[in-house]
Amino acid sequence: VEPGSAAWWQQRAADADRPRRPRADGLTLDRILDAALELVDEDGLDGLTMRRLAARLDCGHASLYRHVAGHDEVVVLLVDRVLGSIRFDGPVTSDPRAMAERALRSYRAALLEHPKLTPAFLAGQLLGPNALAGRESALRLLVDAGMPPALAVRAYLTLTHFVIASAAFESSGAARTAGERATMRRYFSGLPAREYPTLVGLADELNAVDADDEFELGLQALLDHLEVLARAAAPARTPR
Amino acid sequence: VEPGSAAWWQQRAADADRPRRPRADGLTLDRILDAALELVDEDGLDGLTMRRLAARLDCGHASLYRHVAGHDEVVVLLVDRVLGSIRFDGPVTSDPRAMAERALRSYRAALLEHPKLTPAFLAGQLLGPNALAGRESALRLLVDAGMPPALAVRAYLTLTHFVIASAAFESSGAARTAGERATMRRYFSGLPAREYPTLVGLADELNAVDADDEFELGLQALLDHLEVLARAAAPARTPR
DNA sequence: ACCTGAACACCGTTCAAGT
DNA sequence: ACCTGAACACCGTTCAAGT
Repeated sequence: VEPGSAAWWQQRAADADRPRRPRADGLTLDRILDAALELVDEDGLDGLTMRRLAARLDCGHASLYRHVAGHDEVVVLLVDRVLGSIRFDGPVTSDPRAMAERALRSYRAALLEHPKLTPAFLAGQLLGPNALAGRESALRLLVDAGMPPALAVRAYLTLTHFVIASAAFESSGAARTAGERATMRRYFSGLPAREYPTLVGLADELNAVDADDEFELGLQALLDHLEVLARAAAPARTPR
Repeated sequence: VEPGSAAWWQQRAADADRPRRPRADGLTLDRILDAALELVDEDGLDGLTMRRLAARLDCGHASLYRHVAGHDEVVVLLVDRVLGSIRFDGPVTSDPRAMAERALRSYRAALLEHPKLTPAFLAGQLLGPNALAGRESALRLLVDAGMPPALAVRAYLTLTHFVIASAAFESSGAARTAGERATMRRYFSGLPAREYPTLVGLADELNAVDADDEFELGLQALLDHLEVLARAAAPARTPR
């Protein structure tokens, strides 16, 4: 069974019900994941290695397999751990759009705290307990706001996919430092002008895009569109 | 220099101007990339290995390094090769939105022809010759349609990022076969109903979403929003 | 001058040998 | 019963030895 798949999570939940064997050493799944997240933050997903992880925890690398099935499982668990770190700030309001915006920005902030982990959010469906808790409350919000179930599901998936993708592009592609931006500008303005007249002319604009701006543009576009669809689906809704 | 970076492509373009040394063996960069793409299509990006690639080409794996700097370079070149395979179908019209839709659907189709390569499109900026050619013509289309340069750049990036992300989610996450969908439905409807009442209730809807539907929803949302922004930026535009 | 086998420094995972 | 060192089967990359 593939780590992260529905069948895998199901089996894992069943195993959790069985009594845990005590561990003699100080090694814990929590400690392993802490160290793994540090490793990813510092050196990226490629830097997350069972052997380097063991070195950081001062144990033989084979010992990790007592607590974890393998490398892929560590990544899957890291993803759900970060999903569990999402903290919704601000008060509960009766405006569903404002609450959705806040929730999605919290989601985005949690992802950007561990930028090098973002590719892992795209590798498979998110089916861990924290992912499910988020799905549950988000869908509840949308359904309670009067959205037909099918549209609520489409809205949830579209919006969360957008948040993840936006963070992934931002953290793995964007030129962030001033030096990187200067290199990029030089690259575009140095292209053969006969072949790429537009790119040469737009060299400045091509490096002036702000990731937050792009996120907000897409977010508002999707929310506007979904609101229109929601109104069309449930036109006769009286305000309370 | 990191393969795929601006500096790397720049240096590569300079090297191409220098006279090429003849190769005694039948090995070509083209043949290498053909085999590499086959390998990715069959076994995914993890299956693309310098050693397996060499085996497929009947040569020692060290010989590949005569034609290619390393593994990462192969992936970068594959991405630009797929970008070069985009074929725009249909006639040239004077309706910029219709042309944009056609171009973006062609982009999507090209990506979905090699679904297992899609994660590589998110790993860095796309700066190869075919990527630049697409950027050039897309930005030309938008600017010619009357978009202010800064907005044209934002529109281009937002739309292409959306196409890539959508394909990445579709090819690496979605349950595509009937069996997979059935497993997912069982997973959601089998969850503890006290904890996840909404997910259990929506188990059917959660597995009824179609990837093409989700793509069209997002595409129309973004195009609508960008059209509004474009009209606001250039209100006094007379039809010819 | 060109090509590449052998070597080096890694990696994930397993399992028999240790405690 | 639990833990883990050693072993196995890989991997990317380099370079000296071959032609």
